[in-house]
Amino acid sequence: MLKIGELSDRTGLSAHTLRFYEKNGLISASDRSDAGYRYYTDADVRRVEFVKTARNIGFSLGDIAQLLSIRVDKQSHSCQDVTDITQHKLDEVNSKIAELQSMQQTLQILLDSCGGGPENASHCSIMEALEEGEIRHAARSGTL
Amino acid sequence: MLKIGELSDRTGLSAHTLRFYEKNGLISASDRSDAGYRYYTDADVRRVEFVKTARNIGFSLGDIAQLLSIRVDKQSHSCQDVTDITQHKLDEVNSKIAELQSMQQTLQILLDSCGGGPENASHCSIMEALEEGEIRHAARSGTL
DNA sequence: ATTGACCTTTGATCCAACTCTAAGGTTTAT
DNA sequence: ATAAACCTTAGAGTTGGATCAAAGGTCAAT
Repeated sequence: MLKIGELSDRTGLSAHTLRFYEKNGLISASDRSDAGYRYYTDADVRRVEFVKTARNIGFSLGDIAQLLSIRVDKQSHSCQDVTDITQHKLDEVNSKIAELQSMQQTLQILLDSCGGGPENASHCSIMEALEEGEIRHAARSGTL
Repeated sequence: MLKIGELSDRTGLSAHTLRFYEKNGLISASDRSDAGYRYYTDADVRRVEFVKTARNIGFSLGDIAQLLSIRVDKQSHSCQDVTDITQHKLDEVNSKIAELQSMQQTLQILLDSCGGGPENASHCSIMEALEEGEIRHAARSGTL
């Protein structure tokens, strides 16, 4: 049985983060000492590693909660339940990429239009473009 | 002279947002009525449009503050000051894209590995991949 | 028995860019 | 004169994923 610090060492997630995940229902300790210390089993470690893997792929904590609920009862869920979550995330990623590529193009066009030399910015074509507002606008929805 | 609601109509930014931008030093009203109502000139409108254009491209409010300080005194700034900001933003966008493309690949591989049929998830290859953790991990730094 | 490393909890803070609320004052049209 | 529509402010709330602080309890080794 591992204490939280040991689990932290094993998984590379801070004790803070482990408690945070517990508060959000992603993980829990199999046991507690009389003093309230969390004790974790190997199964708990595997669950944390699962969370970590999913997080690294880019799943949100909400997605991961869903995946975990499938994990604990695979019999009651179909492959499609899993692919639905995955596909939804892929759609999100793809639309974010599209948005960023639109920004990328705009920025590249601006850069190409201006040499970026040491002359003063009075006639800087980037400033002029911003001033005129005639710029193919990016999608504007998420955060960079 | 426009009141804030009229400026809001002209620009499509809410009065809330305009006050928020003012609080953050991006814009200001050229005048105030005795009662404190904000009054905006055409120059103010142009400044707001500048902010809006820059925002649509994807610049952060901090970036925009810098661009505005160049805008009000173009003589004292070089084209390079402008391209530096733009290039920096492009670098951010590019690294974000790379990160998302890594997620995209991983998700696509997972989807390709699993038909997503109605059979139960006991042997779902996506779940197995998450379980084993042997997944080329995405860059993990920003938010999706 | 004391030191130092560990653990507990609740709740606050951070980031960005808004978005909204509460409680009230002003302007304009009828 | 009164109602509708506007305006003001300070401050709180939103999202997601942590991250930290305060104030204290526990454990292992010396």
